[in-house]
Amino acid sequence: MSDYRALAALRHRIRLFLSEGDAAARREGLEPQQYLLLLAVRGLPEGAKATIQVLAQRLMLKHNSTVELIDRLEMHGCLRRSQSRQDRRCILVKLLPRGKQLVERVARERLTELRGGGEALSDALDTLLGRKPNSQRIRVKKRAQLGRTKGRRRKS
Amino acid sequence: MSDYRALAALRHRIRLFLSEGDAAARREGLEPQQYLLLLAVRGLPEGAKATIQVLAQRLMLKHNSTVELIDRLEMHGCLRRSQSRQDRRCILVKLLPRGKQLVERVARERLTELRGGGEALSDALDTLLGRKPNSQRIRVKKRAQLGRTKGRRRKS
DNA sequence: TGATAATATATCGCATTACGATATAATAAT
DNA sequence: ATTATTATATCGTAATGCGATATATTATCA
Repeated sequence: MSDYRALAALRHRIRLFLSEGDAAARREGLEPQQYLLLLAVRGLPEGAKATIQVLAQRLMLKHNSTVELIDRLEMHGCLRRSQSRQDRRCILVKLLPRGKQLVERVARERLTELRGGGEALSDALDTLLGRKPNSQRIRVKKRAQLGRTKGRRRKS
Repeated sequence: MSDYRALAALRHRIRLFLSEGDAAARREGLEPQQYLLLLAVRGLPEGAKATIQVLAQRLMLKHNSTVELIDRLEMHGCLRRSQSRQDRRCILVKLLPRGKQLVERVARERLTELRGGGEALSDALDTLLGRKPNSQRIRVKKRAQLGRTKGRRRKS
């Protein structure tokens, strides 16, 4: 089958996955990118400082785009800037209660949705990469159907 | 570990993956979204008509955003509109040589890059989903963990 | 030390992107 | 024929993202 078709299908999956996240953010009144920036702050790796340039790198943005994103979030009362004392060039971004609440609300919503879209996306990727056509949840080969060792498909 | 951190790490991977694609498109003189629309046309599923609304659905966009995207691509000589004869409401989008060449060039570039970023992304997804951390292929054992979904980075 | 380079953030202008609201034309349904 | 639905288009507005440029702070080195 056409590589173009496979690439297009993968992009479709990715968009599907991302637009679910966008929708979740908007439902809580956050613009998609603003949610991502808040999430980047909230979920920063252990020990990392939330400077603008660290955030720019996490979001794969130019620093000035990040500055502007933070401008908007600050205006909306989601976070505040403060100057680092170790290096007075650096700005440290800190979530305000409002921002923290919003990002946590969206993230929680997102985590529950994740299973369906995430699995489909991962499979699409693996297919395109020529890995296991469907990276099965477990290696089933042997004792295939013994109850459900791990079949958590859906909560309900 | 914090779910927020895992979600943020996944987003970082996705952005990394996507921004490689954006960069490839720009290298050929295409805006990222314009590349995606061309790709959607080029890689449409068998038998599907390239109408605006089909494309909107593939790109997960509102129809009017798609109209505008196509406006720009038409201005740049990448494609042309034509009216369907079966249903004169529908617009059929057709790639012009220029558009076809551009999308194929980017896609080709992209396919070769895909392996590294794609695998890391797929693994990050699987990790977050609690699937196999690394969906093993034929040979297992080797690298148990190849995405550094955690672990230290950056020198502060 | 002073001059220069590198780093971190900010600002400006501009194009792209995306949306909601609304309009128009063609087809479908009643 | 009237009405509803579908497919595009247009308008106004906001968010996003970039390059170019500016400024302040820290680092380097001559």
